[in-house]
Amino acid sequence: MTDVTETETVRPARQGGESNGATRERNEREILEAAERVFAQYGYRGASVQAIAEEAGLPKSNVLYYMGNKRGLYVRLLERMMARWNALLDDISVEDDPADVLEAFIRSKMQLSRQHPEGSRLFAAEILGGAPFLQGYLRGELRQWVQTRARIFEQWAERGLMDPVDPVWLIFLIWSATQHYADFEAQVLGITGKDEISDADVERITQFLTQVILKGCGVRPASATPG
Amino acid sequence: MTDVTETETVRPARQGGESNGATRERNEREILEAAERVFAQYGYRGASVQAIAEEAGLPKSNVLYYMGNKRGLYVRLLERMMARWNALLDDISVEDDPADVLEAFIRSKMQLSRQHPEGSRLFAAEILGGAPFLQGYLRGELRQWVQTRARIFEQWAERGLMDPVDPVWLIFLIWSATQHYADFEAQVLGITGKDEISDADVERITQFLTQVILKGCGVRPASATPG
DNA sequence: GATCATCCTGACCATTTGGTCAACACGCGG
DNA sequence: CCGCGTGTTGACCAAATGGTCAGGATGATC
Repeated sequence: MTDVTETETVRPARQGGESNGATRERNEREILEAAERVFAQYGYRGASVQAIAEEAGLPKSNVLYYMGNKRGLYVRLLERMMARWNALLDDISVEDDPADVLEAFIRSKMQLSRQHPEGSRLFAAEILGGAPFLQGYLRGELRQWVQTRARIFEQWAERGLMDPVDPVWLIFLIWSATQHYADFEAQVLGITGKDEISDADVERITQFLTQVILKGCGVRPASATPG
Repeated sequence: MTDVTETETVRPARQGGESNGATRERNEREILEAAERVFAQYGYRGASVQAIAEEAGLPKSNVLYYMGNKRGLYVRLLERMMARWNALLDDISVEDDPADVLEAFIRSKMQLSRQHPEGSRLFAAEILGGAPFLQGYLRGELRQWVQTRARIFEQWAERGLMDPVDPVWLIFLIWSATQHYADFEAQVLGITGKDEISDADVERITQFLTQVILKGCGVRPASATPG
Protein backbone atom coordinates (compact mmCIF):
# COMPACT_ATOMS: atom_id res chain seq x y z
CA MET A 1 0.00 0.00 0.00
CA THR A 2 2.97 2.34 -0.42
CA ASP A 3 2.18 3.20 -4.00
CA VAL A 4 -0.41 5.94 -3.77
CA THR A 5 -1.67 6.45 -7.31
CA GLU A 6 -5.30 6.06 -6.27
CA THR A 7 -5.68 7.18 -2.69
CA GLU A 8 -9.17 8.60 -2.85
CA THR A 9 -11.58 6.58 -4.94
CA VAL A 10 -13.40 9.05 -7.16
CA ARG A 11 -14.51 11.93 -4.95
CA PRO A 12 -18.05 13.26 -5.21
CA ALA A 13 -18.91 16.30 -7.27
CA ARG A 14 -18.74 18.67 -4.35
CA GLN A 15 -19.36 18.43 -0.66
CA GLY A 16 -19.74 20.68 2.32
CA GLY A 17 -20.22 24.41 1.96
CA GLU A 18 -19.89 25.74 -1.59
CA SER A 19 -21.49 28.97 -0.34
CA ASN A 20 -25.19 29.16 0.33
CA GLY A 21 -27.40 26.46 -1.14
CA ALA A 22 -25.73 26.38 -4.52
CA THR A 23 -25.13 22.63 -4.39
CA ARG A 24 -28.68 21.94 -3.44
CA GLU A 25 -29.97 24.15 -6.22
CA ARG A 26 -27.79 22.58 -8.86
CA ASN A 27 -28.52 19.01 -7.84
CA GLU A 28 -32.22 19.56 -7.50
CA ARG A 29 -32.36 21.08 -10.95
CA GLU A 30 -30.44 18.14 -12.38
CA ILE A 31 -32.68 15.62 -10.65
CA LEU A 32 -35.90 17.33 -11.69
CA GLU A 33 -34.81 17.42 -15.30
CA ALA A 34 -33.83 13.77 -15.27
CA ALA A 35 -37.00 12.75 -13.49
CA GLU A 36 -39.17 14.62 -15.95
CA ARG A 37 -37.63 12.67 -18.80
CA VAL A 38 -37.97 9.32 -17.09
CA PHE A 39 -41.50 9.84 -15.78
CA ALA A 40 -42.59 11.14 -19.19
CA GLN A 41 -41.26 8.05 -20.88
CA TYR A 42 -42.40 5.35 -18.47
CA GLY A 43 -45.19 6.86 -16.41
CA TYR A 44 -45.29 7.00 -12.64
CA ARG A 45 -45.31 3.27 -11.95
CA GLY A 46 -42.93 2.41 -14.74
CA ALA A 47 -40.28 4.91 -13.74
CA SER A 48 -37.74 3.76 -11.19
CA VAL A 49 -35.77 5.92 -8.81
CA GLN A 50 -32.69 4.05 -9.95
CA ALA A 51 -33.31 5.06 -13.57
CA ILE A 52 -33.82 8.67 -12.56
CA ALA A 53 -30.62 8.60 -10.56
CA GLU A 54 -28.64 7.21 -13.47
CA GLU A 55 -30.15 9.79 -15.81
CA ALA A 56 -29.06 12.48 -13.37
CA GLY A 57 -25.64 10.92 -12.87
CA LEU A 58 -26.11 10.54 -9.12
CA PRO A 59 -26.43 7.66 -6.69
CA LYS A 60 -29.96 6.63 -5.88
CA SER A 61 -29.46 7.57 -2.23
CA ASN A 62 -28.65 11.09 -3.26
CA VAL A 63 -31.85 11.46 -5.22
CA LEU A 64 -33.83 10.27 -2.22
CA TYR A 65 -31.86 12.60 0.02
CA TYR A 66 -33.04 15.62 -1.99
CA MET A 67 -36.50 14.53 -2.96
CA GLY A 68 -37.64 12.48 0.01
CA ASN A 69 -39.45 9.84 -2.00
CA LYS A 70 -40.66 8.97 -5.45
CA ARG A 71 -44.16 10.20 -4.90
CA GLY A 72 -43.02 13.61 -3.70
CA LEU A 73 -40.72 14.00 -6.65
CA TYR A 74 -43.52 13.17 -9.04
CA VAL A 75 -45.97 15.55 -7.43
CA ARG A 76 -43.39 18.29 -7.49
CA LEU A 77 -42.92 17.80 -11.23
CA LEU A 78 -46.65 17.88 -11.84
CA GLU A 79 -46.97 21.08 -9.87
CA ARG A 80 -44.14 22.66 -11.80
CA MET A 81 -45.89 21.77 -15.03
CA MET A 82 -49.21 23.13 -13.83
CA ALA A 83 -47.46 26.35 -12.88
CA ARG A 84 -46.05 26.68 -16.40
CA TRP A 85 -49.49 26.03 -17.74
CA ASN A 86 -51.15 28.61 -15.53
CA ALA A 87 -48.52 31.15 -16.43
CA LEU A 88 -49.73 31.41 -19.98
CA LEU A 89 -53.39 31.57 -19.15
CA ASP A 90 -53.71 35.30 -18.83
CA ASP A 91 -57.12 36.87 -18.63
CA ILE A 92 -59.15 37.75 -21.65
CA SER A 93 -62.21 39.91 -22.04
CA VAL A 94 -65.28 40.00 -24.24
CA GLU A 95 -63.94 43.18 -25.72
CA ASP A 96 -60.87 41.48 -27.14
CA ASP A 97 -60.73 40.45 -30.75
CA PRO A 98 -61.60 36.73 -31.11
CA ALA A 99 -59.04 36.20 -33.85
CA ASP A 100 -56.27 37.69 -31.75
CA VAL A 101 -57.21 35.70 -28.69
CA LEU A 102 -57.60 32.39 -30.47
CA GLU A 103 -54.37 32.80 -32.35
CA ALA A 104 -52.52 33.74 -29.18
CA PHE A 105 -54.10 30.78 -27.47
CA ILE A 106 -53.00 28.35 -30.14
CA ARG A 107 -49.56 29.88 -30.36
CA SER A 108 -48.82 29.91 -26.66
CA LYS A 109 -50.12 26.38 -26.18
CA MET A 110 -47.97 25.25 -29.06
CA GLN A 111 -44.94 26.91 -27.52
CA LEU A 112 -45.58 25.26 -24.20
CA SER A 113 -45.58 21.85 -25.85
CA ARG A 114 -42.48 22.88 -27.71
CA GLN A 115 -40.50 24.23 -24.79
CA HIS A 116 -41.44 21.51 -22.35
CA PRO A 117 -42.08 18.35 -24.32
CA GLU A 118 -41.19 16.11 -21.41
CA GLY A 119 -43.43 18.05 -19.10
CA SER A 120 -46.21 17.78 -21.64
CA ARG A 121 -45.74 14.05 -21.88
CA LEU A 122 -45.58 13.73 -18.13
CA PHE A 123 -48.93 15.47 -17.92
CA ALA A 124 -50.33 13.31 -20.70
CA ALA A 125 -49.21 10.12 -18.99
CA GLU A 126 -50.84 11.26 -15.78
CA ILE A 127 -54.16 11.90 -17.52
CA LEU A 128 -53.88 8.70 -19.50
CA GLY A 129 -53.61 6.75 -16.27
CA GLY A 130 -56.80 8.32 -14.97
CA ALA A 131 -55.25 11.42 -13.41
CA PRO A 132 -54.86 9.91 -9.93
CA PHE A 133 -52.83 12.89 -8.72
CA LEU A 134 -54.58 15.61 -10.69
CA GLN A 135 -58.25 14.99 -10.00
CA GLY A 136 -58.40 18.01 -7.77
CA TYR A 137 -56.74 20.31 -10.24
CA LEU A 138 -58.97 19.18 -13.11
CA ARG A 139 -62.21 19.53 -11.17
CA GLY A 140 -61.11 22.78 -9.59
CA GLU A 141 -58.81 25.37 -11.08
CA LEU A 142 -58.79 24.07 -14.61
CA ARG A 143 -62.51 23.64 -14.73
CA GLN A 144 -63.02 27.20 -13.59
CA TRP A 145 -60.62 28.44 -16.19
CA VAL A 146 -62.41 26.59 -18.96
CA GLN A 147 -65.82 27.83 -17.89
CA THR A 148 -64.65 31.42 -17.80
CA ARG A 149 -63.29 31.17 -21.30
CA ALA A 150 -66.34 29.33 -22.52
CA ARG A 151 -68.55 32.15 -21.31
CA ILE A 152 -66.60 34.64 -23.37
CA PHE A 153 -66.71 32.50 -26.47
CA GLU A 154 -70.47 32.31 -26.10
CA GLN A 155 -70.74 36.03 -25.86
CA TRP A 156 -68.66 36.40 -28.98
CA ALA A 157 -71.06 34.07 -30.72
CA GLU A 158 -74.02 36.12 -29.53
CA ARG A 159 -72.40 39.20 -30.98
CA GLY A 160 -71.95 37.41 -34.26
CA LEU A 161 -68.17 37.43 -34.05
CA MET A 162 -67.99 33.67 -34.41
CA ASP A 163 -70.20 30.65 -35.09
CA PRO A 164 -72.22 29.33 -32.15
CA VAL A 165 -70.03 26.30 -31.61
CA ASP A 166 -69.74 24.61 -28.24
CA PRO A 167 -66.91 26.53 -26.59
CA VAL A 168 -65.75 23.67 -24.37
CA TRP A 169 -65.24 21.36 -27.30
CA LEU A 170 -63.46 24.15 -29.10
CA ILE A 171 -61.03 24.42 -26.22
CA PHE A 172 -60.52 20.66 -26.25
CA LEU A 173 -59.91 20.81 -29.97
CA ILE A 174 -57.17 23.37 -29.55
CA TRP A 175 -55.63 21.51 -26.64
CA SER A 176 -55.55 18.21 -28.42
CA ALA A 177 -54.24 19.58 -31.68
CA THR A 178 -51.36 21.40 -30.02
CA GLN A 179 -50.59 18.80 -27.39
CA HIS A 180 -50.32 16.23 -30.13
CA TYR A 181 -46.97 17.46 -31.35
CA ALA A 182 -45.37 16.86 -27.98
CA ASP A 183 -47.17 13.72 -26.87
CA PHE A 184 -47.18 11.94 -30.22
CA GLU A 185 -43.86 13.26 -31.38
CA ALA A 186 -42.64 9.73 -32.06
CA GLN A 187 -45.58 9.19 -34.38
CA VAL A 188 -45.15 12.51 -36.15
CA LEU A 189 -41.48 11.84 -36.73
CA GLY A 190 -42.05 8.25 -37.84
CA ILE A 191 -44.66 9.23 -40.38
CA THR A 192 -43.03 12.35 -41.75
CA GLY A 193 -39.62 10.70 -41.81
CA LYS A 194 -38.03 13.70 -40.14
CA ASP A 195 -35.62 13.20 -37.28
CA GLU A 196 -36.80 16.28 -35.42
CA ILE A 197 -39.51 18.90 -35.55
CA SER A 198 -37.80 22.15 -36.48
CA ASP A 199 -38.71 25.66 -35.44
CA ALA A 200 -39.90 26.27 -38.97
CA ASP A 201 -42.18 23.24 -38.75
CA VAL A 202 -43.65 24.54 -35.52
CA GLU A 203 -44.34 27.88 -37.13
CA ARG A 204 -46.03 26.28 -40.13
CA ILE A 205 -48.10 24.01 -37.94
CA THR A 206 -49.14 26.94 -35.79
CA GLN A 207 -50.28 28.87 -38.84
CA PHE A 208 -52.07 25.85 -40.23
CA LEU A 209 -53.96 25.29 -37.00
CA THR A 210 -54.77 28.96 -36.62
CA GLN A 211 -56.05 29.19 -40.17
CA VAL A 212 -58.19 26.06 -40.04
CA ILE A 213 -59.62 26.57 -36.58
CA LEU A 214 -60.41 30.26 -36.98
CA LYS A 215 -62.05 29.69 -40.31
CA GLY A 216 -63.72 26.58 -38.97
CA CYS A 217 -65.61 28.46 -36.30
CA GLY A 218 -66.31 31.48 -38.41
CA VAL A 219 -63.88 33.93 -36.90
CA ARG A 220 -62.69 36.63 -39.27
CA PRO A 221 -58.91 36.94 -39.16
CA ALA A 222 -57.68 40.02 -37.33
CA SER A 223 -57.35 42.88 -39.75
CA ALA A 224 -53.60 43.39 -39.99
CA THR A 225 -54.21 46.79 -41.60
CA PRO A 226 -56.97 48.52 -39.65
CA GLY A 227 -59.15 51.04 -41.46
CA MET B 1 -69.42 -39.93 -1.50
CA THR B 2 -73.20 -39.95 -1.37
CA ASP B 3 -73.52 -36.47 0.08
CA VAL B 4 -72.03 -34.28 -2.59
CA THR B 5 -72.25 -30.76 -1.22
CA GLU B 6 -68.56 -29.93 -1.24
CA THR B 7 -66.47 -32.91 -2.25
CA GLU B 8 -63.84 -31.19 -4.34
CA THR B 9 -62.20 -28.16 -2.78
CA VAL B 10 -62.94 -25.23 -5.03
CA ARG B 11 -62.46 -26.58 -8.50
CA PRO B 12 -60.87 -24.43 -11.14
CA ALA B 13 -63.00 -22.74 -13.75
CA ARG B 14 -62.74 -25.74 -16.00
CA GLN B 15 -60.07 -28.23 -16.80
CA GLY B 16 -59.33 -30.89 -19.33
CA GLY B 17 -61.27 -31.16 -22.52
CA GLU B 18 -64.35 -28.92 -22.57
CA SER B 19 -64.54 -29.74 -26.26
CA ASN B 20 -62.10 -28.21 -28.64
CA GLY B 21 -60.20 -25.14 -27.42
CA ALA B 22 -63.13 -23.46 -25.78
CA THR B 23 -61.33 -23.03 -22.47
CA ARG B 24 -58.31 -21.54 -24.14
CA GLU B 25 -60.46 -19.17 -26.13
CA ARG B 26 -62.39 -17.97 -23.15
CA ASN B 27 -59.37 -17.52 -20.91
CA GLU B 28 -57.33 -15.80 -23.57
CA ARG B 29 -60.12 -13.36 -24.21
CA GLU B 30 -60.42 -12.66 -20.51
CA ILE B 31 -56.69 -12.13 -20.15
CA LEU B 32 -56.41 -9.89 -23.19
CA GLU B 33 -59.21 -7.69 -21.94
CA ALA B 34 -57.69 -7.41 -18.51
CA ALA B 35 -54.24 -6.77 -19.89
CA GLU B 36 -55.50 -4.04 -22.17
CA ARG B 37 -56.95 -2.21 -19.22
CA VAL B 38 -53.84 -2.57 -17.09
CA PHE B 39 -51.34 -1.70 -19.81
CA ALA B 40 -53.45 1.27 -20.84
CA GLN B 41 -53.45 2.60 -17.31
CA TYR B 42 -49.86 1.99 -16.30
CA GLY B 43 -47.89 1.59 -19.52
CA TYR B 44 -45.70 -1.35 -20.39
CA ARG B 45 -43.15 -0.98 -17.61
CA GLY B 46 -45.67 0.06 -15.00
CA ALA B 47 -48.03 -2.83 -15.59
CA SER B 48 -47.34 -6.02 -13.66
CA VAL B 49 -48.33 -9.52 -14.65
CA GLN B 50 -49.71 -9.93 -11.17
CA ALA B 51 -52.04 -6.97 -11.64
CA ILE B 52 -53.21 -8.34 -14.97
CA ALA B 53 -53.84 -11.73 -13.43
CA GLU B 54 -55.90 -10.22 -10.62
CA GLU B 55 -57.87 -8.15 -13.10
CA ALA B 56 -58.59 -11.32 -15.04
CA GLY B 57 -59.38 -13.29 -11.89
CA LEU B 58 -56.70 -15.89 -12.58
CA PRO B 59 -53.43 -16.95 -10.95
CA LYS B 60 -50.35 -15.33 -12.35
CA SER B 61 -49.03 -18.69 -13.50
CA ASN B 62 -52.09 -19.17 -15.60
CA VAL B 63 -51.62 -15.89 -17.38
CA LEU B 64 -48.03 -16.83 -18.17
CA TYR B 65 -49.19 -20.26 -19.27
CA TYR B 66 -51.39 -18.76 -21.96
CA MET B 67 -49.33 -15.75 -22.94
CA GLY B 68 -45.77 -16.93 -22.57
CA ASN B 69 -44.41 -13.71 -21.18
CA LYS B 70 -45.25 -10.09 -20.56
CA ARG B 71 -43.60 -8.82 -23.69
CA GLY B 72 -45.48 -11.22 -25.92
CA LEU B 73 -48.77 -10.32 -24.33
CA TYR B 74 -48.10 -6.64 -24.88
CA VAL B 75 -47.10 -7.08 -28.50
CA ARG B 76 -50.17 -9.15 -29.13
CA LEU B 77 -52.36 -6.38 -27.76
CA LEU B 78 -50.62 -3.80 -29.90
CA GLU B 79 -51.11 -5.92 -32.98
CA ARG B 80 -54.76 -6.40 -32.19
CA MET B 81 -55.17 -2.66 -31.92
CA MET B 82 -53.33 -2.03 -35.17
CA ALA B 83 -55.61 -4.55 -36.85
CA ARG B 84 -58.68 -2.69 -35.62
CA TRP B 85 -57.13 0.50 -36.87
CA ASN B 86 -56.34 -0.91 -40.28
CA ALA B 87 -59.82 -2.34 -40.58
CA LEU B 88 -61.38 1.08 -40.81
CA LEU B 89 -58.88 2.50 -43.23
CA ASP B 90 -60.65 1.54 -46.39
CA ASP B 91 -59.48 2.97 -49.67
CA ILE B 92 -60.60 6.27 -51.02
CA SER B 93 -60.34 7.78 -54.44
CA VAL B 94 -59.93 11.25 -55.89
CA GLU B 95 -63.39 10.89 -57.33
CA ASP B 96 -65.00 10.66 -53.92
CA ASP B 97 -66.64 13.64 -52.34
CA PRO B 98 -64.24 15.33 -49.88
CA ALA B 99 -67.01 16.13 -47.44
CA ASP B 100 -68.20 12.53 -47.36
CA VAL B 101 -64.72 11.17 -46.93
CA LEU B 102 -63.66 13.59 -44.22
CA GLU B 103 -66.85 13.12 -42.28
CA ALA B 104 -66.57 9.34 -42.53
CA PHE B 105 -62.96 9.62 -41.45
CA ILE B 106 -63.77 11.67 -38.39
CA ARG B 107 -66.74 9.51 -37.53
CA SER B 108 -65.00 6.17 -37.82
CA LYS B 109 -61.96 7.39 -35.92
CA MET B 110 -64.25 8.70 -33.22
CA GLN B 111 -65.99 5.36 -33.02
CA LEU B 112 -62.74 3.53 -32.73
CA SER B 113 -61.77 5.64 -29.75
CA ARG B 114 -65.22 5.09 -28.37
CA GLN B 115 -65.42 1.34 -28.81
CA HIS B 116 -61.89 0.62 -27.70
CA PRO B 117 -60.87 3.29 -25.24
CA GLU B 118 -58.39 1.03 -23.49
CA GLY B 119 -56.84 0.04 -26.79
CA SER B 120 -56.60 3.69 -27.73
CA ARG B 121 -54.88 4.50 -24.47
CA LEU B 122 -52.58 1.54 -24.83
CA PHE B 123 -51.54 2.85 -28.21
CA ALA B 124 -51.14 6.36 -26.82
CA ALA B 125 -48.95 5.15 -23.98
CA GLU B 126 -46.78 3.28 -26.43
CA ILE B 127 -46.27 6.38 -28.58
CA LEU B 128 -45.78 8.55 -25.51
CA GLY B 129 -42.91 6.34 -24.44
CA GLY B 130 -41.21 6.76 -27.79
CA ALA B 131 -42.96 3.89 -29.61
CA PRO B 132 -40.27 1.31 -28.84
CA PHE B 133 -42.41 -1.52 -30.22
CA LEU B 134 -44.12 0.38 -33.02
CA GLN B 135 -41.27 2.08 -34.83
CA GLY B 136 -41.58 -0.31 -37.73
CA TYR B 137 -45.31 0.14 -38.08
CA LEU B 138 -45.07 3.92 -37.95
CA ARG B 139 -42.29 4.18 -40.50
CA GLY B 140 -43.84 1.53 -42.73
CA GLU B 141 -47.51 0.76 -43.12
CA LEU B 142 -48.87 3.82 -41.40
CA ARG B 143 -46.56 6.16 -43.25
CA GLN B 144 -47.65 4.70 -46.56
CA TRP B 145 -51.25 5.07 -45.62
CA VAL B 146 -50.80 8.70 -44.69
CA GLN B 147 -48.94 9.52 -47.87
CA THR B 148 -51.61 7.92 -50.04
CA ARG B 149 -54.32 9.94 -48.37
CA ALA B 150 -52.23 13.08 -48.49
CA ARG B 151 -51.87 12.75 -52.24
CA ILE B 152 -55.62 12.62 -52.66
CA PHE B 153 -56.18 15.63 -50.45
CA GLU B 154 -53.70 17.54 -52.58
CA GLN B 155 -55.54 16.61 -55.73
CA TRP B 156 -58.77 17.78 -54.21
CA ALA B 157 -57.11 21.07 -53.45
CA GLU B 158 -55.89 21.35 -57.03
CA ARG B 159 -59.42 20.81 -58.23
CA GLY B 160 -60.61 23.55 -55.95
CA LEU B 161 -62.63 21.21 -53.77
CA MET B 162 -60.81 22.30 -50.64
CA ASP B 163 -58.23 24.82 -49.44
CA PRO B 164 -54.59 24.00 -50.16
CA VAL B 165 -53.78 23.04 -46.59
CA ASP B 166 -50.99 20.65 -45.72
CA PRO B 167 -52.72 17.27 -45.86
CA VAL B 168 -50.44 15.56 -43.35
CA TRP B 169 -51.15 18.13 -40.68
CA LEU B 170 -54.81 17.86 -41.48
CA ILE B 171 -54.65 14.14 -40.80
CA PHE B 172 -52.80 14.77 -37.54
CA LEU B 173 -55.44 17.31 -36.60
CA ILE B 174 -58.21 14.79 -37.07
CA TRP B 175 -56.31 12.07 -35.26
CA SER B 176 -55.52 14.23 -32.29
CA ALA B 177 -58.98 15.71 -31.98
CA THR B 178 -60.68 12.32 -32.01
CA GLN B 179 -58.09 10.43 -30.02
CA HIS B 180 -58.38 13.06 -27.32
CA TYR B 181 -61.72 11.82 -26.08
CA ALA B 182 -60.30 8.40 -25.30
CA ASP B 183 -56.84 9.32 -24.10
CA PHE B 184 -57.79 12.38 -22.08
CA GLU B 185 -61.13 11.06 -20.95
CA ALA B 186 -60.21 11.76 -17.34
CA GLN B 187 -59.58 15.39 -18.20
CA VAL B 188 -62.76 15.73 -20.22
CA LEU B 189 -64.82 14.24 -17.41
CA GLY B 190 -63.10 16.30 -14.73
CA ILE B 191 -63.68 19.56 -16.56
CA THR B 192 -67.19 18.96 -17.79
CA GLY B 193 -68.23 17.45 -14.48
CA LYS B 194 -69.85 14.50 -16.20
CA ASP B 195 -69.26 11.00 -14.95
CA GLU B 196 -69.25 9.48 -18.39
CA ILE B 197 -69.28 10.49 -22.02
CA SER B 198 -72.63 9.45 -23.38
CA ASP B 199 -73.52 8.31 -26.87
CA ALA B 200 -75.27 11.61 -27.39
CA ASP B 201 -72.12 13.46 -26.39
CA VAL B 202 -70.12 11.47 -28.89
CA GLU B 203 -72.59 12.31 -31.62
CA ARG B 204 -72.48 16.01 -30.79
CA ILE B 205 -68.71 16.04 -30.64
CA THR B 206 -68.52 14.24 -33.97
CA GLN B 207 -70.77 16.80 -35.56
CA PHE B 208 -68.86 19.64 -33.99
CA LEU B 209 -65.55 18.34 -35.28
CA THR B 210 -66.95 17.62 -38.70
CA GLN B 211 -68.45 21.06 -38.98
CA VAL B 212 -65.39 22.94 -37.82
CA ILE B 213 -62.81 20.93 -39.71
CA LEU B 214 -64.71 20.80 -43.00
CA LYS B 215 -65.41 24.49 -42.89
CA GLY B 216 -61.90 25.14 -41.70
CA CYS B 217 -60.33 23.68 -44.78
CA GLY B 218 -62.89 24.99 -47.19
CA VAL B 219 -64.79 21.82 -47.93
CA ARG B 220 -68.40 22.34 -48.90
CA PRO B 221 -70.69 20.00 -46.94
CA ALA B 222 -72.04 17.12 -48.98
CA SER B 223 -75.32 18.12 -50.60
CA ALA B 224 -77.87 15.99 -48.79
CA THR B 225 -80.43 16.81 -51.45
CA PRO B 226 -78.77 16.40 -54.82
CA GLY B 227 -80.06 18.41 -57.75
C1' DG C 1 -57.54 -48.78 -17.88
C1' DA C 2 -53.54 -46.80 -19.94
C1' DT C 3 -52.17 -42.91 -22.82
C1' DC C 4 -52.38 -38.38 -24.19
C1' DA C 5 -53.20 -33.46 -24.81
C1' DT C 6 -54.71 -29.82 -22.40
C1' DC C 7 -55.02 -27.13 -18.43
C1' DC C 8 -53.98 -25.47 -13.58
C1' DT C 9 -51.11 -23.63 -10.01
C1' DG C 10 -48.26 -23.35 -5.71
C1' DA C 11 -43.52 -23.22 -4.75
C1' DC C 12 -39.58 -21.30 -6.00
C1' DC C 13 -35.81 -18.17 -8.05
C1' DA C 14 -32.82 -14.22 -9.23
C1' DT C 15 -33.41 -9.53 -9.75
C1' DT C 16 -35.34 -5.08 -8.97
C1' DT C 17 -38.25 -2.17 -6.37
C1' DG C 18 -38.73 2.06 -2.99
C1' DG C 19 -36.82 3.36 1.03
C1' DT C 20 -33.77 3.61 5.50
C1' DC C 21 -29.64 4.35 7.92
C1' DA C 22 -25.26 4.83 9.73
C1' DA C 23 -20.83 6.38 8.52
C1' DC C 24 -18.44 9.75 6.67
C1' DA C 25 -16.64 14.22 4.06
C1' DC C 26 -16.37 19.08 4.11
C1' DG C 27 -16.08 24.02 5.40
C1' DC C 28 -17.20 27.44 8.82
C1' DG C 29 -17.99 29.86 13.20
C1' DG C 30 -16.97 29.38 17.84
C1' DC D 1 -10.00 21.78 17.57
C1' DC D 2 -14.67 21.00 18.11
C1' DG D 3 -19.15 20.91 16.77
C1' DC D 4 -22.56 21.76 13.36
C1' DG D 5 -25.03 22.05 9.11
C1' DT D 6 -24.86 20.30 4.68
C1' DG D 7 -23.93 16.85 1.45
C1' DT D 8 -22.65 11.90 0.01
C1' DT D 9 -23.28 7.11 -0.36
C1' DG D 10 -22.70 1.97 0.25
C1' DA D 11 -24.94 -1.49 2.80
C1' DC D 12 -29.03 -3.16 3.84
C1' DC D 13 -34.18 -4.43 3.99
C1' DA D 14 -38.86 -6.23 2.98
C1' DA D 15 -41.65 -6.44 -0.81
C1' DA D 16 -42.65 -7.00 -5.55
C1' DT D 17 -40.95 -8.09 -10.08
C1' DG D 18 -40.97 -11.51 -14.42
C1' DG D 19 -40.41 -16.05 -15.11
C1' DT D 20 -39.73 -21.37 -14.38
C1' DC D 21 -41.10 -25.81 -13.15
C1' DA D 22 -42.73 -29.89 -11.24
C1' DG D 23 -46.78 -32.08 -9.98
C1' DG D 24 -51.24 -32.81 -10.54
C1' DA D 25 -56.13 -32.59 -12.50
C1' DT D 26 -59.34 -33.69 -16.21
C1' DG D 27 -61.70 -35.71 -20.12
C1' DA D 28 -61.21 -37.86 -24.79
C1' DT D 29 -59.21 -41.66 -27.37
C1' DC D 30 -57.57 -46.09 -28.00
